[in-house]
Order: sequence, then structure tokens, then C-alpha cells
Amino acid sequence: MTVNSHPPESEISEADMVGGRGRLLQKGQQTKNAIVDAALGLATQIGIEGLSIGAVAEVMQMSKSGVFAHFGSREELQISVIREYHLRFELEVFYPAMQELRGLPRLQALFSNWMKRTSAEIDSGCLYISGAAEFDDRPGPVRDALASSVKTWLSALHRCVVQARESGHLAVNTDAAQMSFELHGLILALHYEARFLKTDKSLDRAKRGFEHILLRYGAKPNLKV
Amino acid sequence: MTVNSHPPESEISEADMVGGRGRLLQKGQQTKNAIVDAALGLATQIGIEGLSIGAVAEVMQMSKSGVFAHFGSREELQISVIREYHLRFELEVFYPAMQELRGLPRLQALFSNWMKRTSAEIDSGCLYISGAAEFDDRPGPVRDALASSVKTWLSALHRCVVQARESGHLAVNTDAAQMSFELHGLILALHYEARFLKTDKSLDRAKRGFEHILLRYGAKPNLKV
DNA sequence: TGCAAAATAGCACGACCGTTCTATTTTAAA
DNA sequence: TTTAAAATAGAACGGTCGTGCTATTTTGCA
Repeated sequence: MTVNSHPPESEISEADMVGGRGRLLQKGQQTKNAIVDAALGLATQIGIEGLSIGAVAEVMQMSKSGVFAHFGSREELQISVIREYHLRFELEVFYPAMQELRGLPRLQALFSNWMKRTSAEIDSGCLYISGAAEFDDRPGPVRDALASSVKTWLSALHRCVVQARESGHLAVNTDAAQMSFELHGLILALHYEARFLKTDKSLDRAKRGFEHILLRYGAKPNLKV
Repeated sequence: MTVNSHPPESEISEADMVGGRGRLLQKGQQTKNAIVDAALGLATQIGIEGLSIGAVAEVMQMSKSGVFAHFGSREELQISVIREYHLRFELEVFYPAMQELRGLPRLQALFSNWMKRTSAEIDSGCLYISGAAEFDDRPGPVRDALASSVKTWLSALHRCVVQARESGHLAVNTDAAQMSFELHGLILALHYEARFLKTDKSLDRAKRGFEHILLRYGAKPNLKV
């Protein structure tokens, strides 16, 4: 087999083979990425705490020790999964919204993307929500990584609300922290009722709740939702 | 030792010794109640799924098989814990609110009790919330018991909103399901931010959110919160 | 092509899990 | 007080877990 020939049975996609600066990744890094990807898929189903190296190894068709060697501990694997989730959340929810105009349009895009991500993936829950329930009483580095990611995201949301107020899109006396809290609640209710209770129309409820909150904080209803 | 003498080292309280109709409970039933109590304490900390017979046995200072014999399976223990939680939730949140006048006063009491229960217990989370995250992808009798309890409670909330509307305390066009959804979101956000993120002022945020929702649905602001 | 280094497999260990079986103790009624 | 039943303990089983150790294979560079 020559150097640049394609390995015939590789399940690794092209995208996994190039790093941030276009350099070809070593085999080990590719595998590690694939493991994290598989582990994330498992974690969104059975939870971060339920994540086991054996289960990941089975999905990867690797030995336990082979998987283990990439992380050195289960905790490090869990943290890697959280970091990966953070990246995807940014990519799917945050960055696209940044394309929108500062202020209300951006806030609407942010919330809309957030809702989509929360409700659309039927078979994979939100790690930020399930993880919070699992680790609210369990101190340690996993909890820290999780809380740090969540806080980063909630701060971004808060900042977006402040910008909307300062752009004149919301009432000048808008309490940004209060509004963020209420928005967060809508997402949590959407996740709870759609995913656990299987209530239909939950997405519509969240959308209408969003409109109610916008009205309360003085948004001009001249923009589409 | 005579028949009616107090066992000197018993940790079982007087209340555990009488059943619903005042009949003295058999020893086995007392022990079972104590086990469920201990298991509930554990479950609120480490989750229903994390609940292990060995851990319960250690708390109870009993053997694993001794604990096991009362339930026949771990699943049955988990379901017993959920049922006990349901009873306490009713006792603490639902029944006291039923003392209030039908309509807005009762709705306010219901939500206030709910908030208190959600936020006050710092070291013990809400089983309905943590359980939802654990079992949203895991079918089976435990999930069914959990979902059934939650639905019972949410139905009671919904009914209370309908009564408030029909009593003229809320706007006639109030969408009770929508309002319930939004109230649920506030509680979830309170739980998330107070318990996981340790954000202070979360209780105030929930209270203010409640006022916002009341205003939106046309409640006369003539009643204390 | 050869060779050091990286990646992976295989195995074993101790710990905990739920569960079963059997023996022992405790209870409650006769 | 006797006695059958209920409650509990103890040991053991097969399973999975995370992790360490030691081979073996694979990789990538000189």
C-alpha cells in the first residue's frame, strides 16, 4: 500500500483527517476524534455518568485498553466529550446567530437555533441539561467543565440581551439577567416536555413563550419569528 | 423485655409505627418504610439510576439481601422511592394549596409551595427533574412510574389554572396549557440555576417571572405574592 | 528499508453490582 | 410457652466497571 492510498475499510471521514491548520492528523489523533465522537453519541443517550469505556470500545470495535490509552482516565474522556459538545453547540447555535444583526435579530436567531437544537434531536438529549441533573451534587473536574461551558453560553445569551436593549430593541429598563432566566426556563420546559413527557406542540409553546417575553420587555413586534 | 417496652436503640420514629388506619404496623412494614425513606434520601442526591441496594443497606446498617428481600428487585425499590416522593410532593405542595380559595389564590399558593420545595432543599434535588433527565431515553416501568407522577402533578396545575380563568381571575382567553408550560419553565430554571450553577437570587428571578406571567394572563394585581 | 515510537490488544486485578440460595434469627399468633 | 412464619444475614455467582501491566502490531520518519 502506498503512502497516499485510501485505507479500503476506514470508517473515518475526510473531515477527521485534517486539523485546524490543514495539517494531516496523525493516526492516533484521528482515532481519538472518532472515539470522542462515538462517546458523545453515547453520552447524549445514557448520560455522562453512564458513559463507560467498555461501551465506547464496543461501538468503536476496539479493545477497552486501546480506548483507555487515549485518555488515561474515564474522567478525562468525559471532559473531552463535554468539550466536544461545547464546540458543536457553538457551531450550531452561537456562530450562525452572530451573522445576524446585533440586537433583537441576533437574539431571535440565538433562541431559534437553541430551540431547534433542543427539540429537533429526538434521540439525543442536551448534555447541558442532563449533565446538570447528574452533577449538581457531585463536585469534581467533570462538573467544573460542564458548569464552565454552560456559564459561557449563558453569558453569551445575557450579552446578546444587553445589546438588544442598548440597540433600542428592548425597553431601556430591561433586566437582562431576569430576561435570560425566563428564556432559559422556556428551553428547559421544551426539553422536559418534548423529550421526557413526549408532549407534542412543545415547540409551539416555547415559541409562543418567547413572543410573550419579547412583548413583556418591550420588543417592537415588527420582526418575523 | 416486656411486650410494650420501648426497644432501647430503635431509630424508628413513632410516626413510622402506625399505619393509615392507626393499626400498629408489623415489624417488616416499619423496616420497609425506613428503607424507602433512606433510599429516597440517597436517590435525591445521586439519582434514581445511581441508587444501589448496597448503598441503601449500608445506610440502614443491614445486609444487602435483607434490603433486597423487601422489594424483590432494584426496579421495585426505585418505583417505591418514586411513589414515596409523589406522596411527599402532594403533602408539601398540593394539599396545603388546596386550603386556599379556588382560583388565583390557590394558583399562587401552588406555585409558591412548588418554588419553596424546589429551592429550599439545598442538598436534595427534585426527583421529577433529575429523573426526567435520567429516563428520557430509557423505557420501562421506572420511567412509567416517574412520568405518571409528573403528569398527575402537571394536570393538577393545569386544572388550577383553568379554575382561575373560570373564576374570572385570569383573562377569559387564557391558554391554560401555555401558561402551565411557562410556569413549569420557571421552576426548571430555578432548579437548574440554583442547584447546578449555584446562582443566587434565582428564587427572586422565579418570583418575578411568576408575576410577569400573571400580568400577561390578565391577573388583577390586587393579591399579595 | 530499517527502526524507534506510537498505538493497540490481551490479560488480570480488585471493587461493586443485582440476584439467588440457604441458614439463622426474630417476630407474632396460638 | 410453643411454633410456624416472617425477617434478616451470609456467602456465592456471573457480570461490568476502571485501571495497570505487558506484549504485539502499526505507524511515520531517517
